[in-house]
Amino acid sequence: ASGDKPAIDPNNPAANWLHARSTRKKRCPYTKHQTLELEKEFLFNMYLTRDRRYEVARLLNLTERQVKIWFQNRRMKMKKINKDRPKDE
Amino acid sequence: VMILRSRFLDARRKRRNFSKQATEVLNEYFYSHLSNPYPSEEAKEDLAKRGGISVSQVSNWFGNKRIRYKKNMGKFQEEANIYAAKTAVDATN
DNA sequence: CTGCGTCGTAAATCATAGGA
DNA sequence: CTCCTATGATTTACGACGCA
Repeated sequence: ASGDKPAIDPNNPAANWLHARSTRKKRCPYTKHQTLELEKEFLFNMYLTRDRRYEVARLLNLTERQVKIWFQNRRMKMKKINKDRPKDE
Repeated sequence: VMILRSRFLDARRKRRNFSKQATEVLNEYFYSHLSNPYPSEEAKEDLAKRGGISVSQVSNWFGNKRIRYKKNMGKFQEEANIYAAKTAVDATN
């Protein structure tokens, strides 16, 4: 019975862990200028309209997808900060 | 004010290494769940409490541990054996 | 079905702690 | 003190899933 379990390879327990697909774009740190402008835009509004996303992407030489994801990550960062430091001020 | 705040947040990078107790608790979980080292939110809260650190720190630790272990399993072999022996003893008791 | 939202994560990188 | 590596935290980029 029970040949149903995956039978973890003891030499490679990490084989079944989550892993990024090989097609994923390598992380590319943004320049200070890009980050500063993105932060300014975030200060203006935490959610992008389609037009603003296009504008920001064009000005910073990023793709609209990168800008969209940057805002998603930035919102998660803000949430984390508020969670770790509920009372600040 | 915003500048002061951002400087304060950057200060989070002036961290302390975790206590022996915290490291012990985290490694115990990691090596006893090697086939799936992804603690649930509840498990993270328990580990955080027992290690005297935050849930975010537990998440950071597992993220770093999984990648670094996978990247160089040989380097962690000795550590793995130590904790495997520990949990074996615990199971006996 | 599209498309953007959150959540949890991989992987790379940053910045400092700590030891030889 | 000066390297150098270990370690905790942060930054990009997605996959999975939710909602309208």
